[in-house]
Amino acid sequence: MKTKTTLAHANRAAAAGAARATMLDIARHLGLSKGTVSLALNDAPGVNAETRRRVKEYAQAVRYRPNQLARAIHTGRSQLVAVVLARLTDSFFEEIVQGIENVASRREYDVIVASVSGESAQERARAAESLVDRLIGRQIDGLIGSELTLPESARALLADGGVPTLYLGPEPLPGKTSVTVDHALGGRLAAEHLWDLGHRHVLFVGANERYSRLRLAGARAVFEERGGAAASGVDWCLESRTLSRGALDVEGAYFAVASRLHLRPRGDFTALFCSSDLLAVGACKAILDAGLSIPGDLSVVGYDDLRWTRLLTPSLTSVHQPQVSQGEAAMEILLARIEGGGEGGPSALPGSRLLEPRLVARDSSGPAPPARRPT
Amino acid sequence: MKTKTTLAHANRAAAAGAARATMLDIARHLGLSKGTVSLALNDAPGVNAETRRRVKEYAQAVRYRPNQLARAIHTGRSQLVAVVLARLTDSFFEEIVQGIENVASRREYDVIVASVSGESAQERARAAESLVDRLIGRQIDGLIGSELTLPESARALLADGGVPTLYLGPEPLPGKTSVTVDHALGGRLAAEHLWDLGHRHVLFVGANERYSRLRLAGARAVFEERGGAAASGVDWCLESRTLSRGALDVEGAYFAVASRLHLRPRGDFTALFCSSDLLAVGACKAILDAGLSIPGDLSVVGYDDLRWTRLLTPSLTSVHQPQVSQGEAAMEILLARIEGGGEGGPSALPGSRLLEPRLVARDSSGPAPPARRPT
DNA sequence: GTGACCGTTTAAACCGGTTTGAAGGGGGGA
DNA sequence: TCCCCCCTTCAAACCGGTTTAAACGGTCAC
Repeated sequence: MKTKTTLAHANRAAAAGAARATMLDIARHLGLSKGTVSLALNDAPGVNAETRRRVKEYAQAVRYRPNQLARAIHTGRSQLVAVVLARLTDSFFEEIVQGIENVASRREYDVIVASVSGESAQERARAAESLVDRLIGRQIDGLIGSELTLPESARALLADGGVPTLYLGPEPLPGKTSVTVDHALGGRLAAEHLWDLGHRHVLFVGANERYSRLRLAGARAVFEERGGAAASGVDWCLESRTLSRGALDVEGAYFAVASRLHLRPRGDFTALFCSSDLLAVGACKAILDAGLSIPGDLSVVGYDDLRWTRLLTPSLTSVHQPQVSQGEAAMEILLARIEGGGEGGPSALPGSRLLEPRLVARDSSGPAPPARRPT
Repeated sequence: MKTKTTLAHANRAAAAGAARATMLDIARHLGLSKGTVSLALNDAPGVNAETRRRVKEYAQAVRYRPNQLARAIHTGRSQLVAVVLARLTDSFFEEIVQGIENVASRREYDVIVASVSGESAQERARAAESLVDRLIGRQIDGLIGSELTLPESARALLADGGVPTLYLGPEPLPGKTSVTVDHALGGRLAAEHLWDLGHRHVLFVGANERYSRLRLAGARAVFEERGGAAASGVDWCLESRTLSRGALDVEGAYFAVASRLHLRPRGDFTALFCSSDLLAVGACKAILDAGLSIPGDLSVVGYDDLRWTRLLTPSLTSVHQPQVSQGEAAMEILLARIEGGGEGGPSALPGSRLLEPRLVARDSSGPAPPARRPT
């Protein structure tokens, strides 16, 4: 223990050539007191202009940098926020992080990223708890997390640790400030696009989870409004058990759609609305392998608008989620909560934001083929 | 100023229900001194077992969490490392970060991510400097950055700040510990793969920058070794001015390859080796648009093996870079440097690591077509 | 009975800042 | 000349930990 820290000190000093200058060093060199130096450097009133100049000049000369840790311990604010997600490599989480970082750096905050992994749910829960413990110990000023990643226990820790927290999830949480993408609207946009192209029967490809249910509901609503109560033209296709996570989505969709295409009669849908671009990729492969053409025989609309799906052949029509904006909005709200009082109760809290997705039409969707007899 | 911090304190206290318990609180409640509590909680010797038990029990009861800031200010170690990259959303940087995070969390370190952006190089340099200043002020224990992102000025700041730093770049830095992927080997692997398929003339698609030059050199070496000095079968195609960054890579490659294909005679290459998957995507589009088939007429090999390129049609043969491993290795080395003495000079430093890429053969590469006359 | 020694606990210094109440010095007004 | 006030600076307390020298109470040996 003792030797360890001693060594560490020695290392740093050795590496730096000399120990980093502190306020006391400056004060001694100029024949001032620590307090005066602090006042001078922080542009606090009540310091002689000439003194201030000398202090700043010397500070500059010795490359003085205030120790944020020491400052933070006093003010109680670390200017650190944490972002906790399931896996960092989840395609669009990186964009959210980028958005958060954009805003944070502008305001001189730094961003800690952490992920929670583990085989079982229980394992992940314990990992999340110990992570949150560590972050609270670091005195983070706030946290942005995905609703699904942080189990109830970890959220409780955050709450009683008094850490302002913002959760990203499928839907706004009642009574809490949140930043959400309007997934029902996303479903509507996809459905309207397909309806306008003449499609009257659409196969929905998605797992039975919250995001997909919202998108499906939005799509169904459009068809009901326009087609009357008679025919709701959107079918449910995949069940959650069919799908697992990540790259497997592609395979899950492939097999689900392939088997559906081989049904006789296969149904009269002329388009597919997939709840993610990965699912759409699998679906497209299945369609092409079945000897059908896109969008000649079947149109496909994806969801997420991942950066690379425009590069597929055919390029994928998709519902774009403004992920960078989501990150930026989340950080802005979090900062408002951290800095902006808020002691006046919920009324003082900044409003939630519901972001609008938009449809990006590309080559995978086209006019519905002329009516054909079910095969 | 005054009212601000006062408010902040009030907020936090209000949000938390009560202020967070400190060592002093525990000490007072148990009729002990602060020092004893510290000793007890840290399992330091010289504390009565019963006392220790009582302290720990009460600490548990009030959810005591040591303030890492206060601890760090004394030990001089923050258990924080920073990762500084150009843009977070750069496809494989996320994997590097994931690797870093994997190792860090295991060792109870946290990771700050930051990016440097700006229009002009000068702007980016200033951004990088102020970022590094802030990070040094935070007493980060180490930093991992990309060579290209941090300008010389920022690196100098880090060096004289005594922050152990590891740079990721195209080649090992002489005299410094580094973690690098062997890009020349990557080029070799691609070239060997194509050679073995019967290709004798390959068009290299890449900008004139360090990574590409290494890959090209590796590829050329293979053809020279196998074909003799007579014919070096790898052509250089794109100049750096042709290409800009990011998604534009795709277009740049598209136009460069398209114009090359329209040349008469167009040359007798039967395969393309692209210095990135994005370039490969553009190249493929150009080839298909020219009415040629892949790999029937031309084979294409990419580089990076981005997660989604296997989903393209045809799925892309590519050189895989072990990015997660690179991140893990970088963090391990950095930790060794931070914790493991090292005062004994360079001999004590952990060794550099050169990671091996591997070729992933997919559908975009196939046997060379029978010899044809130049058109 | 006294001194040495042990295990345990305390008080205080320290880390590097911020903040504040008080003190010192100079100038102006009465 | 004296007093008051303002401007400037200082010394000290504080934040929440770690670390150490010293104190304390008790046991044991001589």
